[in-house]
Amino acid sequence: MNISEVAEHAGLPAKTIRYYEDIGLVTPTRGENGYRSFSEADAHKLTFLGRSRALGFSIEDCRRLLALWEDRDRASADVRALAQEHLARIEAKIADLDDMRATLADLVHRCAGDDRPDCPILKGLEAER
Amino acid sequence: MNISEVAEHAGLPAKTIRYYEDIGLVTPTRGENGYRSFSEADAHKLTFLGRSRALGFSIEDCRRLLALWEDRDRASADVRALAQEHLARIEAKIADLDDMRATLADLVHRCAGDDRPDCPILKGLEAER
DNA sequence: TCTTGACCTTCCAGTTGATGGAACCTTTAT
DNA sequence: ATAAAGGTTCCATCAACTGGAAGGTCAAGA
Repeated sequence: MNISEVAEHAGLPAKTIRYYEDIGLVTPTRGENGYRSFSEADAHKLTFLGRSRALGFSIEDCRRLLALWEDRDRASADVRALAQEHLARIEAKIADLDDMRATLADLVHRCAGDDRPDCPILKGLEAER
Repeated sequence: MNISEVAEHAGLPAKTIRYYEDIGLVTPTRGENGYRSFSEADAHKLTFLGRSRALGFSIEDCRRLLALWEDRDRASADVRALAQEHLARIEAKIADLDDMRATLADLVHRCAGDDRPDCPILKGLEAER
């Protein structure tokens, strides 16, 4: 399989796949012409990576997940621990964003949004409320 | 005011303040010794920047907010529009993260997390569910 | 056969918003 | 005199790509 085919298959840009090879996540063979040649297993792996990334796992997490995925003797506890940690990070991020959202929504709500210069948003940014 | 004093005042690391000068957000004067010298206005500006960044505004947004803040003839509508857009971006991001959270929480919930290799998380990452 | 266009390759730079560190200068206190 | 605590510049690094230039390869059509 050439790169654009596997890209289509895995739902990732070719450029990203080259990058993943660069950082050692996949290791396609090369044809005589120098083109990368992807196996079914490579395609499967890239799909796995794509999904993992879509769930917000970092590249390093993906590397670990991949290693676990390919280890037939893994303990599901190890996978779960990784996922749980990531889940906690996501929840923390959501909490942060929700604080921002609340503050911002309040400021926006209180701003008349007309042609006058008076603006509660700017005032809110100026000082602790 | 030297940099560490203004840093304390604004709640920003000195390094960040130097960076903000680099990208033209603040322009402190210089003393004879080459040290940066910050005015009260600079300190105020940096506090404003700190708060804006804490609410998730990008540096470019901050630049615009700062311009509006310093323009006595601004229309609050312009500020509001900026904030509203940012709010929308935050809400979109929260929605994305919440999707991840839900999927991830489900997978984690379904994984036994013991010493056996069978793992719904890895299965979930493998293919569309 | 020639050419056109679609692929493929590598390599370098840029993105965002800082942050870490090295090497060096200035001020302040002992 | 010296040492600690500040200040300075500059360069590199982080994540995870993405864009673009310059050029090689391949398949199809005139």
